[in-house]
Amino acid sequence: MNVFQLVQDRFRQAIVKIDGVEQNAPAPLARSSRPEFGEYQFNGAMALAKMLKSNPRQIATQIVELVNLDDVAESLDIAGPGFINVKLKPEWLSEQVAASLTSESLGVEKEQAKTVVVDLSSPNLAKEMHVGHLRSTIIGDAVANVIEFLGHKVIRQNHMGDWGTQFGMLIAHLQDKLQASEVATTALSDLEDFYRQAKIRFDEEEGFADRARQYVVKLQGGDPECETLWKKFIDVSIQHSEEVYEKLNVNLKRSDIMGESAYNPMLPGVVADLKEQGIVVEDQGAQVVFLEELANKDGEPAVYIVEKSGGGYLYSTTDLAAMKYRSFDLNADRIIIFTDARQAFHFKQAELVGRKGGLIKDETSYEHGPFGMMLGQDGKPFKTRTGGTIKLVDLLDESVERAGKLLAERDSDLSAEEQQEVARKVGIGAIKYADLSKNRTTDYIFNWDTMLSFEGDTAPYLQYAYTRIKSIFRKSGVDAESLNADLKITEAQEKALAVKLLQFNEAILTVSVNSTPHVLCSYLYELSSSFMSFYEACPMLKEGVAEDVKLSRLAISLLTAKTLKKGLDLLGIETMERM
RNA sequence: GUCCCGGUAACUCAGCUGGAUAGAGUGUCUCCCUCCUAAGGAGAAAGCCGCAGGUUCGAAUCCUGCUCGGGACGCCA
Repeated sequence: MNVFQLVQDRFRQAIVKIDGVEQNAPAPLARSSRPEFGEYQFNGAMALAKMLKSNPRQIATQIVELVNLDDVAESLDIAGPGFINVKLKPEWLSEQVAASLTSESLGVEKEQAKTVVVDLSSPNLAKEMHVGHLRSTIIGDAVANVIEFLGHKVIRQNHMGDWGTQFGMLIAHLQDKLQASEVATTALSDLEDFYRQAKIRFDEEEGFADRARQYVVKLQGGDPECETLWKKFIDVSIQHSEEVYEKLNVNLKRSDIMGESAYNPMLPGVVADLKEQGIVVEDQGAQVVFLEELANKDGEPAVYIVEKSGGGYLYSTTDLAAMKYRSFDLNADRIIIFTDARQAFHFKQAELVGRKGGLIKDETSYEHGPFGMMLGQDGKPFKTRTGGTIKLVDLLDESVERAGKLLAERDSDLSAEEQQEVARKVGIGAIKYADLSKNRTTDYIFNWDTMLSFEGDTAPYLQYAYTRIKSIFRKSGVDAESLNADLKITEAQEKALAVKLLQFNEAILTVSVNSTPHVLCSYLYELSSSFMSFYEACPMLKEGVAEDVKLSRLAISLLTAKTLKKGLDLLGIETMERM
């Protein structure tokens, strides 16, 4: 049930009945800022009054008379300059909560299915995944999950960096290692180290650089030996990534990989195509597109290079090929690409070129979901003490270890194995939540203490809120599966919780439309605090609580637990029964 | 130089298409353990929303200028 939409639709139907109001007049509805203003407020009376040259409060009165919310609202009050405050009916809320409880999707309405391509993670296979890949991976995963949950067909595309000149030196180095009878997996057990070694040889060893460059050419020419080496290399590197995905609890499979190399065969065609259309021209030996749309004040257009003067292709060419493949071959209605904010200009250009050159269908939307950097406590890019990049695996392992220590400080009746499992879920969840709960577009400051805290807006708090409800059920002896209660909402906190529960749909929708998981995070946090307040005010298992009241409240608690679990699940954060 | 993103409480951050007294969390202070695991709850103090103009019934939100920080801007991705 999308309450917001329902109420808005009712208001929309009402205002068009007023003389002089157009069919598509805006119907500005908002969630109320304060409880005394009800749950929703309609703010359209002021604008309409102005348009109709009338008195806002008079228009508001007219709207209240016209709007049909009898089944949903218990009162509609006009306040201030002409706000219409909507107070929802407890009986109606009860019905909706009950319906959500029996609904597979917890009351979230499916949308008309579209095909959505989500480009996420996309690590460079020459090196190991580092903290810079965290955001693309988990934000992309969360958004993909949410869109999928709404009933769309999501195609994940892991645009891995498996191509480029650096692979020349890497496979040359690998060849020597293998000849020294090393096995690929051991030689490549530490990719960072391997890369460093290869780079040193490239810079210092006589003849190695030439050999590396030769290998690049051979590789591009399809030389079988080089290709075998290259495949070996990326295979091991992909395995590294898969370990990270596994640890991260991210839904990415081998079949989601569509690396840069996969687009190689399409690149000449893309350029030739654009050239034929006269979009691409030669300039300083390179094949470029001039974009007048992005010209500066002196009229100098922006330049987008699709082929180097030497004749090689670039990431810009690959991105165009990917765009075409996704729009035409994968039939995407929507393409969302999660990369860091520095590439915003590049994708803006890419879209312009693609649209001009017909590399994307008009009806396919092309969205770049930029995100900021992870910063250290000092506000500078997050690095090791010595200034090196932090491996993602190390970061995750450290988090689990820290979580384990914090958990060990508390009393627990869990076994050692269970505790370890909890530590894993808490540690990983904390890192993910700390990231996902922040606005995607800005940089954020990484802090172990605040993200692993069991207090405040953190994953551990949400996970704990979930286990609390599970614990209540264990204590109650009521079986959640067979719970069939008559819902009755009486207390203010009960009503607030019910409303919050029904707003799950709104939160999910916002995440889907704007690709902003933090909206779901704050929703879940608000839901948890709503539940805590409800729990304080509305006893269930206390002596003297009537059976029907107890069951009704347990039912609301059950939906809370289910919603929390589902929400966290969509964010890629695991829950547990006890902690 | 041009363009993009940001500047909100001591700290970390929300604030959706302009709406009522700008909200959370942390930290500080006060109170509450005979329903779950106090890993909790209730409350208080805390803000020239970077600055200055403008638009209007109404601006943190829109427009302009400035300022500070980050980033991008032809053969890296």
